[in-house]
Amino acid sequence: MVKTPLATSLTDTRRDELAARLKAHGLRTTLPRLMLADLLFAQGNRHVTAEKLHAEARAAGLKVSQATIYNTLNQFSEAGLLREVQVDQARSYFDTNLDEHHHFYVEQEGLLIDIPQEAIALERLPDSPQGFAIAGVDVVIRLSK
Amino acid sequence: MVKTPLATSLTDTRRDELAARLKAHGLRTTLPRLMLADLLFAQGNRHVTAEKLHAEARAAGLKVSQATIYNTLNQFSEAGLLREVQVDQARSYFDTNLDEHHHFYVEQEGLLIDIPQEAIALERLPDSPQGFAIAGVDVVIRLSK
DNA sequence: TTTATTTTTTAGAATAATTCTAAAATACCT
DNA sequence: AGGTATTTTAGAATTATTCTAAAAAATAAA
Repeated sequence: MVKTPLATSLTDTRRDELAARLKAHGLRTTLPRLMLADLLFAQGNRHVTAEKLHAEARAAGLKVSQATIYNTLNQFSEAGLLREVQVDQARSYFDTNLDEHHHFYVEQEGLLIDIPQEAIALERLPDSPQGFAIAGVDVVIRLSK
Repeated sequence: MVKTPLATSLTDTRRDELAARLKAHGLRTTLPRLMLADLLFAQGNRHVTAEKLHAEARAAGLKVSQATIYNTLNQFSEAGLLREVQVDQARSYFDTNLDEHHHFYVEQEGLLIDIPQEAIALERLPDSPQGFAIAGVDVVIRLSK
């Protein structure tokens, strides 16, 4: 009987690349992480919810549990491979674009679109309250039809 | 036996003011709505979560159910008496400040602070994608200690 | 005013996203 | 290969919020 591991859908170089990337961020190489990393990072910058990633994984033939999807998204975020975007209090979005940038958000469609940092000129910011430092500046431009 | 309705804690003028405000926004005058409106609008601009408002209401002696807190916050928002602010995907915040403005947010403390619109110079905005109109521009400056 | 009609409020169940638990599987180190 | 630490998993638990359908209150009609 021939063993056909799922990871076969990744070329050796691709697998090595991703494994190195995981290792560089302090994460062990596991099959679920490799496959999810491939889904997340293969297609340029993207935005996913846990639900969407889970559906993609299953569609790709990876039998991964919901808990693993959440664990992985959170670990990748903590490790700096992903960034969580706060645009909707009902759903978490994860962004593969790690550059400082902003977003268009179409609530009705759950659609997020990157805006490069330099496309918005934030000429003047207010002073932070005493004792606090700026951790980030997020601009969300909400769109409707 | 003397009847001591809770609404007694509101002066007649105050009650009339709030009732007029509710009516002007198409909302019936009910005791829960009057009392919650008083809590929300008595103290200048503020930011509340459902949980915080519920605690305040109970502390003020108003026995109001959780469902009514949620109903009221949502109705007030739809009616344009409140505005929902999206800073945390785990919790909904409601803002009594209806002017266009921005926010500081201290995640660790669940603290929201208004930034007047003119304190941030948004000199240049990107074009919206074809077929979409800008519904709002929200700037959130995330703070940490 | 009484009565009828509509809207609100309520307690508790239902829902939905996410996290937790503890056991089985896997990865890594020697 | 063998032993230990980390991951994955199914399913239960948690949390914020919404729903349900019945009782209460508000307005309208008589």
